[in-house]
Amino acid sequence: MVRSHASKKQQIRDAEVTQQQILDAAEIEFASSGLKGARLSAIAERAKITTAMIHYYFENKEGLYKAVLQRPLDEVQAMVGQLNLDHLPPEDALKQVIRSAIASEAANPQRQMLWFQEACQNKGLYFKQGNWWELYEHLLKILERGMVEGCFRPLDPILTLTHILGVCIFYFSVQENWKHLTPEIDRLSPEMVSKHTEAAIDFILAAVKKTP
Amino acid sequence: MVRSHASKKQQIRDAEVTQQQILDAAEIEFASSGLKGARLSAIAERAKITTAMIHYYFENKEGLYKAVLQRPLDEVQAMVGQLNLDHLPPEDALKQVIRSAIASEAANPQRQMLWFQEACQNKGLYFKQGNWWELYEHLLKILERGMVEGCFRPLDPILTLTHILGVCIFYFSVQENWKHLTPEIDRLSPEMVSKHTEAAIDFILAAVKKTP
DNA sequence: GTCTATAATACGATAGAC
DNA sequence: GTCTATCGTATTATAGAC
Repeated sequence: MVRSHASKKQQIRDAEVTQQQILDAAEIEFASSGLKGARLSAIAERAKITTAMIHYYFENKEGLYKAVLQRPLDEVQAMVGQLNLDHLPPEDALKQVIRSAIASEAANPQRQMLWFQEACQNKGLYFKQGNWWELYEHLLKILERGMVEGCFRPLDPILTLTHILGVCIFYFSVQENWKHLTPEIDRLSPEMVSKHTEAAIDFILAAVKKTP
Repeated sequence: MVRSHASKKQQIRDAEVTQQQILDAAEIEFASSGLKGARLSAIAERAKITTAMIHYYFENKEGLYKAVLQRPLDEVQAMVGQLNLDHLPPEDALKQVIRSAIASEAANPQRQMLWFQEACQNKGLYFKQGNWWELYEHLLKILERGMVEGCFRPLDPILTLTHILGVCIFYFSVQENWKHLTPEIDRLSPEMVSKHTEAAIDFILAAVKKTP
């Protein structure tokens, strides 16, 4: 990673660093405004470069958008791979999924907005192109395994997976609106996220566990 | 409601009808694209009027946006008022809330997107101005009453309300993305919505009911 | 690899005829 | 009450200097 000396006016030249700065800034802008609403000028300003650099690295707005969507998918897949969910009892695997999902949302609250924007504005066109199927199947299998082994009660796996992720993620979706209902609660503070995590585990496990 | 005769070129003149057409079209456009991403030209085209009419009735883009956000709030409040939730046992009241929330989302799938856009793009600025507190309190009271009466187990009411609505609504939020994972499932079809409703009631009640 | 300057278009908003 | 025509600015994208 070689970088030339900085001139008086120009930034330090480092293609990789510049690209990351652009991607970071773009993720925030696309998450809040979506593909149509995003402004390249806003991204450039945040990344401390010019709009010309965006076109140099990513050709155009849409190219940048696609690149932004790719990163979260890669990271989620890497994380799930490390969890070794298949070697845990279904109940423990489910708890891990809940913890990871919430921790991931808390660490990057803008990412779920990114996917919602992709859903609303773009009808999931680029979501479709990412390889989410593998992850989706992986999570379904935990539920199915739990039902077979008898620790979970009989449930529709697809609906139940939706409901479980709803419990974990909806909390973050509504935070920007609901914070005005209860200004004294900071839903993104570590304490509140921790309470949400424990309450979510409690709620979901009670919902799916077979009662003796 | 008087309407003059239609000229060759112009629309039938009826202020109320025109305003509703604009509001309907704007709701769809703002839901999918948010305040920044929405295009007045797209709204005008869908409403079959010109952008000049939008300015005539709503002054500017922001005025139209505020008017669009007001309508769902009014409707939700009217619906909840009719349910008479306070006179039902907590468990039945909760079931009614679940049914109504899901039915309402299913009837207007774009409305939750509207609030989501308000959250991410506008940081809930106009959400704040609507009177949502009353509804929020109303729902919290159902949970608190259920705990006092002993049919629900001890829970954090605020978190639990978030989790409950997450189960109901997340289903619709992800539909535009997840439909690409399971193209054979139409999540907005009456059959699937009905399955979702029953599964959600089952899931939530199991999560909150006190086990004897 | 980064910038400045600028072209080309898109968009919100207004004026004025009907 | 509705439209057409148009103004001013914002925005994407490109050309070319360094």
